[in-house]
Amino acid sequence: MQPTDTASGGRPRRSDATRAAILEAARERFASDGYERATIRAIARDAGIDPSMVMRYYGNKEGLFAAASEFDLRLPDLAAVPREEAGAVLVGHFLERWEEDEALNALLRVGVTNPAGAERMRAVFQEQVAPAVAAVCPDPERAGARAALVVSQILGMAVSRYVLRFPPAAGMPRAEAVAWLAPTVQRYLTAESP
Amino acid sequence: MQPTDTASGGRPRRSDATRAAILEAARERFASDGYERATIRAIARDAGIDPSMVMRYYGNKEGLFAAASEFDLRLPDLAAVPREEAGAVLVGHFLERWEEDEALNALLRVGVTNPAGAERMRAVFQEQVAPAVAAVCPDPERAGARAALVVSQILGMAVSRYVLRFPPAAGMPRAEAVAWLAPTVQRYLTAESP
DNA sequence: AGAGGAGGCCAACGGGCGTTGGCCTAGACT
DNA sequence: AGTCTAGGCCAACGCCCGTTGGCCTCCTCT
Repeated sequence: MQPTDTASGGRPRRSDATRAAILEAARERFASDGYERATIRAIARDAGIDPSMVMRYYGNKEGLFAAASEFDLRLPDLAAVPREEAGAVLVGHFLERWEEDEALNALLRVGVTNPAGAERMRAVFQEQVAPAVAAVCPDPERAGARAALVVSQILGMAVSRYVLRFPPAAGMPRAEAVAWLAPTVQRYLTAESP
Repeated sequence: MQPTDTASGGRPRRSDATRAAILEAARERFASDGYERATIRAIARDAGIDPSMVMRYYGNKEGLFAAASEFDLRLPDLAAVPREEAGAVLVGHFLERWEEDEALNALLRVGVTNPAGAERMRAVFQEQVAPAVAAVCPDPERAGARAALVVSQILGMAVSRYVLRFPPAAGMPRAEAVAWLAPTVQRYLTAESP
């Protein structure tokens, strides 16, 4: 039996470079093409290896996607920043993260088309975003709704800017986007009522 | 040569019912599956006809999508409503529209995955949303940016609610969503600066 | 009543896909 | 130095896709 999991603790394998190359190529393809059009054959070609290697290391296409879309938003601890800056910090962090990590775009593209992708996005929302938001919102029982509102604004900007590329959104300097979105997110985080 | 265009002025053809059935099935499939996974074979099966009929009437898959995603947002004339209610009216209209017309979901799903879909969304943005926004915004030269901001919030809520189905967003009563989003959109429409 | 064309189905093609299994090779361990 | 196994490639299978061309049938117009 071949070990296929991602070496937690084991000593380095000779194939680690190949595994990494596959993962990198997969992230790029999933990000730019979405799940269905990103073919294993193309990913293997990008990584310079045979398609069957992908199967050997990641089982099947779904397993490859699961591995490629595993990532950490690295959300800041909002309780540690001045309360009135939480919105700006959060928006700035998200946009920066989106521009540096194409896995985010991959997840977004796949989440919209593929049930498994959507499920993973829901998991990220629940495990990473909701807790981060709960740390600053005044009413814990409404933290979920607040997190959803925050995500709706940030996700919408990401879609407009990085996926659909509406000219005014894609061309807007990041600082300007942050300046417009920050008060919105701030309100969703902390306002007593709409 | 067969006429394939959509009967502008010509008298009704015997095949109009079939054409309509194809279009309806296509909208449903594109909306729920996205471009790649919505197969012509499945659409034809839904419509109760042979796949080759789809080709005859719409040329190819891309032509079918173009026909299926042709639609009108029917945006209200924002100049006709009290200035301070423009945000609420716009948000309410969009969410209502989204729930009644699956073509919107189809366009969104396809736009995220498929270049042609993205191009069509940009066209809808430019031809329908931007002018509607320009009617109320104070500075015509920044109307494009304002429209992009408005769309980012509305699109984000649509994605969260109808596509990814984040529980707090999907379960939120429409009135509550409108109440939270309206001030945001109002600000994007009319505020002098962030 | 006859002709012609529109509406429809069937069968097939070529291609790309995910996936499998067998075989070779070279590095690591004893 | 010899063995063994992990790493890699090649070829193929079966499936489903978009698309095509031929053929039949029934409505409609003269």
